[in-house]
Amino acid sequence: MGPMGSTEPMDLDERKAAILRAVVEEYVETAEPVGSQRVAGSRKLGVSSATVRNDMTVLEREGYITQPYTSAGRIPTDLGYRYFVDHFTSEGALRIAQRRAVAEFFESAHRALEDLLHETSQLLSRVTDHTAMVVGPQPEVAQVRGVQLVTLHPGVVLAVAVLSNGAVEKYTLELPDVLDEAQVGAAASALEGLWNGCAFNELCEPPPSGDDAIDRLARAVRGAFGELVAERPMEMLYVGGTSRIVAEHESFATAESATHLLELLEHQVVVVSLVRNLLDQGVNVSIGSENEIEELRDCAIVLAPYRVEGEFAGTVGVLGPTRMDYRRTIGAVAAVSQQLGRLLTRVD
Amino acid sequence: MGPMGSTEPMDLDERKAAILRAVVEEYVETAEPVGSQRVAGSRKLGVSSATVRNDMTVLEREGYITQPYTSAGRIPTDLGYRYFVDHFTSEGALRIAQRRAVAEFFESAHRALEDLLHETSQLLSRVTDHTAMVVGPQPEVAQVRGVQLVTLHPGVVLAVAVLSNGAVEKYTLELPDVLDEAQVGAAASALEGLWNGCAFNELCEPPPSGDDAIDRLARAVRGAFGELVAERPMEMLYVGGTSRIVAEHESFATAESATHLLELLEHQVVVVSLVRNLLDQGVNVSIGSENEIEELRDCAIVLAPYRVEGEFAGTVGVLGPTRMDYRRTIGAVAAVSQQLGRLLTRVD
DNA sequence: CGTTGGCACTCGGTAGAATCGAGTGCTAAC
DNA sequence: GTTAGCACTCGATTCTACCGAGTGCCAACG
Repeated sequence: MGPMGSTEPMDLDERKAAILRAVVEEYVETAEPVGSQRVAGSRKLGVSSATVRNDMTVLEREGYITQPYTSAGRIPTDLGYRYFVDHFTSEGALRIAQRRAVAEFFESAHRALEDLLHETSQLLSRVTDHTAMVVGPQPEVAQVRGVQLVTLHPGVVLAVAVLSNGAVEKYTLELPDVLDEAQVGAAASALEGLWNGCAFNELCEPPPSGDDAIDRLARAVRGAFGELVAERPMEMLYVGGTSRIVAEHESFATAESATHLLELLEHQVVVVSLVRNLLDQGVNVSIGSENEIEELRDCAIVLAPYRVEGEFAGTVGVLGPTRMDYRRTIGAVAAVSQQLGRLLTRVD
Repeated sequence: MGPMGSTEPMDLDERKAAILRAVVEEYVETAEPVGSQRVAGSRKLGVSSATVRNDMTVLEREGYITQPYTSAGRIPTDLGYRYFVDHFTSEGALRIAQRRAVAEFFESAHRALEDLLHETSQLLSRVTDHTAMVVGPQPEVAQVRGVQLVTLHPGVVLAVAVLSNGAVEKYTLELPDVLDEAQVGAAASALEGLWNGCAFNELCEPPPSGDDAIDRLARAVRGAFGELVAERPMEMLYVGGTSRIVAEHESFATAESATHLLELLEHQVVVVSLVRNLLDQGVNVSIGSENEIEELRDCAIVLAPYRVEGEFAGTVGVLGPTRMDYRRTIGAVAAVSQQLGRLLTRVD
């Protein structure tokens, strides 16, 4: 019915862009459909509300904004948010208080990697007022730096592998044989010698040593570590500020959608692969229907990878309603990812 | 106005008890205030609704039930739930499907302790339809069974302690000195010899060895482990099924209360000490206003400790609305705690 | 031709009135 | 002590009227 398609990346003239920007910013702030008067009035574009109305009809026809019902104000569509993100968020804005919170956190941060990432997710959540996600470095790339076997009880041995990235993998083994300290120690040093420097996900088969019990133990250890790699191939995910999801529930359709989101976040595997997919496509912000997952239809995801020693290591990100302050969020995510990378490069 | 107080543990006559029971069970099922007709009708106590009404007035005066507004049906008070729990839940009821789910889970369960506890919380949440909590064994009681030091980079050493309960503690140290492998190894075996068998929370000071760098390292390791104990004195908490909280939100007053609950659950320390306090007082079920924490005013907590080798080890529990099926929940929590203890006794 | 003021129209949101019905308390009869 | 009958209460639901922000359209203007 209208003129031709609305999917090409048509550039808006300056005034329409300004109007779209005003609609987005106003709607993000007030959560109410914004009308032509408010745009014309409180913004410094010197035109009347009638003119704004005319442009708005065009913007609506192009798919950037929509009305929740006939003759109400306009709210941005996902496409509208997309335009906003692509054109008006180049310089990340971050309030001083928040910038300081981030700086302070990384000043004093210190601890085991897991704790650090966990607390980083809480920080990011606090700073953005949204749910935050932190994906840790993938454990597979790490190399073995130490192997230790400890007899917990007779017939029960704990196998521990220390990795080059500071992670520790462990597995409790139940053995058919009861080994003495010397045998366990022999197995441990054999394995350590064999695997030191190897990638944890590609441990080679231990050669026969002559002692059957030791060999069984060694093979059991390799099997256990292999199982760990197989069962937990994914990077660790840390989620902070889940309570924000229900606090933002006003922005979502129903209370059910909040439930579904929480459920989604409990499935680490899904989230991690989602994040990875997005990032692989070079996407940093994914808005509403751009997400393939049904539950995320009203959500936006903002991601930023962090680098350790120049290498891609992991991702920090935020999950919130499409109606979010993108500038602030993008700024915060960028700042945290950068600082986290810096800290890990220093310590790691 | 009425007769004397209602706080003494007055026992109800048989019919009143049956009526109270009916009110609780009906209300838990339908979420609607239950009237005298429904109680008289669908239950097998052969009396008319008028008689039920009379007894209900007494039950209300005694504080077991209340009406949300004048001349509506009755709903249980916290005291009413308490009576129900104390008198009608002796034999834990658990549906076959759920009993089987628990059995299956513990049949095939196997993995690192952390993963096991985490998945146990998810299992318990699935089985009960409520949010589940699992408190792990407290790490302090564990003894050191192995110490390892690994040089990750020059000047950066990872200290690892393997404990008798299968836990592994680690800390990344940045050192002023750059030590070679021999020195690090010497320090490690010195510490291992010194600390083997000691409680992790009471590591003694390493004696001087003659090599200043090694001594600095040893002292740094002790400091780091001490810091770990100090900063993470609590047992680990695993929470599963947080999404249930908002799904149950209908049972709670406002959406805000759900937010507050989620926030509460993010503070491990608070939850762990709450659980510990309750259990110290021998409480297994805490209902509504019995909880001291404001956010839990509409919640009930069902707990069961689990034992490893006969010793108290940790706790599993459930957090849900006061309006929950206590029999089913108590049964499930009991079953899971028992099985978990059994599994850990076997493996650990 | 783009811009503007004017104007009839739309439609969600709110307030008030009417109605419904489950459930109660009370009383009198059994 | 139990029960049937009855007047009454009060949340929930429905309906109506009304308000007002906001639109689309048109005619006038520079």
